[in-house]
Amino acid sequence: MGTTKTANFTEEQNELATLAKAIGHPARIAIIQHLIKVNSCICGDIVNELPLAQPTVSQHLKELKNAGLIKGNFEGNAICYCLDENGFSKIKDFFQIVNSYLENKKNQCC
Amino acid sequence: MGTTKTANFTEEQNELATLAKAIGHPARIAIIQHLIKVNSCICGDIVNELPLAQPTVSQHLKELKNAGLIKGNFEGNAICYCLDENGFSKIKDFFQIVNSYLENKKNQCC
DNA sequence: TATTTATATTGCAATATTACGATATTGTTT
DNA sequence: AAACAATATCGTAATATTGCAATATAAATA
Repeated sequence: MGTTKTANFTEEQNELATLAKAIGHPARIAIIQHLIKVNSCICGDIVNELPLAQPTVSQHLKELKNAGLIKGNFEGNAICYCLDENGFSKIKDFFQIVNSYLENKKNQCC
Repeated sequence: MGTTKTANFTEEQNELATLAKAIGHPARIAIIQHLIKVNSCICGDIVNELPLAQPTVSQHLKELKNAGLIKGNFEGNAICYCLDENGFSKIKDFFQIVNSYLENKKNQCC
């Protein structure tokens, strides 16, 4: 079908999946890495940095914004985008649980 | 197009994106959570646990396995699946960089 | 060896994602 | 106000993903 059966999963599962999915594209990884690297944020900058056309970059920025992974506000006639701790803090907890499980797990069957 | 332009991104960016994408589905989040919860792993168990048909679960397991997030080997006539630290350790570093950036960032423009 | 049990694969329909050209919008500058 | 610059939206083509019924495979057991 192509349609994820979100209704049959918990809200937490859907939320985590949405966040991970939003991160799951090389262009969006590159955007996140670039925002960290330059420690500031003007969109035109990002368009020049990525090997994609401006509308495509704009679309990726929108997806990151919808997921709560970046936020942006007008700064003159450019837009200032930067990382949004909201989204990242939600997924952070999930990975902490996974990692502490993997560190402590001794009785592995595999 | 629907085709990600992987050739134009770094190997690291593509690898991180692949991992995040594999995690980015509620069924696959549920599988990971379940493996942690029961601290062991038989696939039939997972099929019963998820609101999806057996072939669909099998497909999701395959995707997690391809990404290096779970591993499985035969255990009698069932298969023993469990978390694979390989995949998780790769994405762990990425989130650590993001989180330490977000914690230290003071001069925010947003 | 026939049957059962557990899991994988195939094939396909429905929907989602990616990418970009063309165009619209919004704010700035002259 | 007109022109410009930066970004968003629309429309659309190509491809990917999701889900499942049907079927195949592989190991265990009767």
